[in-house]
Amino acid sequence: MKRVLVKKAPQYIGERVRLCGWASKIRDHGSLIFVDLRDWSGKLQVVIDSSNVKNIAKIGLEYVLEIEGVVKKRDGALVNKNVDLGDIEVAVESVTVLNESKTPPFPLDGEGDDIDENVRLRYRYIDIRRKRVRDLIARRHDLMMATRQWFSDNEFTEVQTPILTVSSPEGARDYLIPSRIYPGKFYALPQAPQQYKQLLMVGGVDRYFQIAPCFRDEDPRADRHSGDFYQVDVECSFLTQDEFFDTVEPYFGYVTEKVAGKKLKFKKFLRIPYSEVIDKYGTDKPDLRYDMTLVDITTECKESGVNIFKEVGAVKGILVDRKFSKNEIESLTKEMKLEGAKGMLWFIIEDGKLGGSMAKLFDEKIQKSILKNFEKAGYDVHDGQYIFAFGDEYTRACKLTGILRSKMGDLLNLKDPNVLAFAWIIDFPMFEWDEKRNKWDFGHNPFSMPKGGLDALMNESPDKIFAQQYDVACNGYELASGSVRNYHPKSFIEAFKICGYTEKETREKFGHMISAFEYGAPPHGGFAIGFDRFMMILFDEKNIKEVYAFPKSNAQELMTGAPREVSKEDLDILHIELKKEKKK
RNA sequence: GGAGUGGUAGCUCAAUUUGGUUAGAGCAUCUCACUGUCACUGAGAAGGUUGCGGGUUCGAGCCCCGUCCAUUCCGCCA
Repeated sequence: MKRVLVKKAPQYIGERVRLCGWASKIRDHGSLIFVDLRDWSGKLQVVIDSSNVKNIAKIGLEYVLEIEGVVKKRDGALVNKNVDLGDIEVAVESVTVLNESKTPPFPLDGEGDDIDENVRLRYRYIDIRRKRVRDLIARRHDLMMATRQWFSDNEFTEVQTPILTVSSPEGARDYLIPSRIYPGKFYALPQAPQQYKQLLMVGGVDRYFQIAPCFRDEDPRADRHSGDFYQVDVECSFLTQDEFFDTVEPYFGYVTEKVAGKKLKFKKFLRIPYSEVIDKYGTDKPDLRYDMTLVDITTECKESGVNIFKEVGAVKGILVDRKFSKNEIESLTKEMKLEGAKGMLWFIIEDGKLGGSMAKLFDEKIQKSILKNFEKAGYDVHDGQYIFAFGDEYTRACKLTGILRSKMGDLLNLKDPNVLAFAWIIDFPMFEWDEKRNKWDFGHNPFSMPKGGLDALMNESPDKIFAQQYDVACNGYELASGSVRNYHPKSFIEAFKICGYTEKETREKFGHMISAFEYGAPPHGGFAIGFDRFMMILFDEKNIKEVYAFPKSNAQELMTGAPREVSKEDLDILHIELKKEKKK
């Protein structure tokens, strides 16, 4: 008899079927046993009636079962409206235990959030049976399919680039792979296919994409997987920055609706310059699902004559439409001090004036001016609201207020999980002054074309030069990052010169890039989308590990135990001798 | 590398103002009963080196010091 998935059982009402899966719940009534049989497609109750089934073997939790029986509609009170397939069941005729199972180390019926993550990961093969994990694996497949479909439909060609490649001098720490054939030499795993995709452009591949594995030996974050992760890597020739935006923007809406069934806040992405996004949101990856923009009250604070504001570069505040107790304000202040704030200025609006501990130090005219600033920024100002503000060096004041803005977004439930708010962040500074090393450094991406090209590099002061570089910000995350590339040998070398590299040094590091550019490189640019991060946003997961089938915990894979020691014989083949480390 | 938080039964947690007798509970497990449950129910049982090491004390899960591990953040992430 052909095996059917439980999801398909409704098509076989009145017929005999064979179902295979795991016993996810057992309700034993002695001579009548109910088993919720789970397979990849879902769960279905099967009923083992001892008067119909002979030789019932012991059935334990997570035992692997093969059952044959008749699919039946349930009547009246027997219907369970709370579960999928609760209106049918299978009257079992025979049941075979294909395999037994030890008692699982944790329950599989919840979301798993309350279980120690490391226990889940050590037994990931069991955890995958959890509905949430199964669903994410299936949705990840959907996102991959939809991504390939969209890019393919839009004339992009997927090209696979090498995994064993060379160490790149800039950027993250590399994973190195020793060469057996060439003693003392090492491959590196790619941090991104950046250089290869640019060389593909030189090779005439007009539009490239790849769902590419990337490897970086850096410490993890909640939205940054340690070790390996995936990018949708994209590059196009002969497009300006704006043309590139118009070309790829529809992809995001397509998969957001098709794969997650969610909505876009902006049909056309906002385009916000870096300086503006810092000023208004205090971060270069703002959550634009809600407004609550930062308001400048520097002048007012300075005019108040309060000592602590005399030396600050800026005071930035937000207005929050909610009541706060003294305790809440105190604990918020504590939290913000942990983020590096010196303190938190707060006011309550009462009778059109400001109240709060410091309010008496601000005279009426200044208070009015502060409220006016908030009104001008688009706030609907009224009594009972609170203002929170931070004074510090300008960027720092913005960033601190931005952190509070994000906390308030959570507190006031302003982050609608069914909406995605995309924006291009543009006009990043090309260079940043490195205080420690007392020299200019690349602000972000050394391969970006500066606005104004070679001319700007030769004649402008480095701090005045903007890069043709952009991010996609979405719901508080940096979802993608890219640039129009610096494809002229001369301007490429000149950009590195500003950061203190001689032409000789630059040619040593990027010889293959520069010589490729000397053979007719087309103008090109692109970006890379954080595939796993996109999964997080689409399915409202707070930790990136959830969206991998086999995630790493702090660069360790807890099931297999990778990374592990290897035998001396293996090391000998690779011409490697280990240094003796003191610790561990 | 730095800071915050945490580590008690297989899992999730508790352990009382300031340290006090045998470290408790729910779920899971095991045994028995049960023909309509779907968080089945009822009766019973088993389950612990309180991360590890040291110290203070008559007495430590609790206080102190060290250490390990995890996690979040900073650094880092072209």
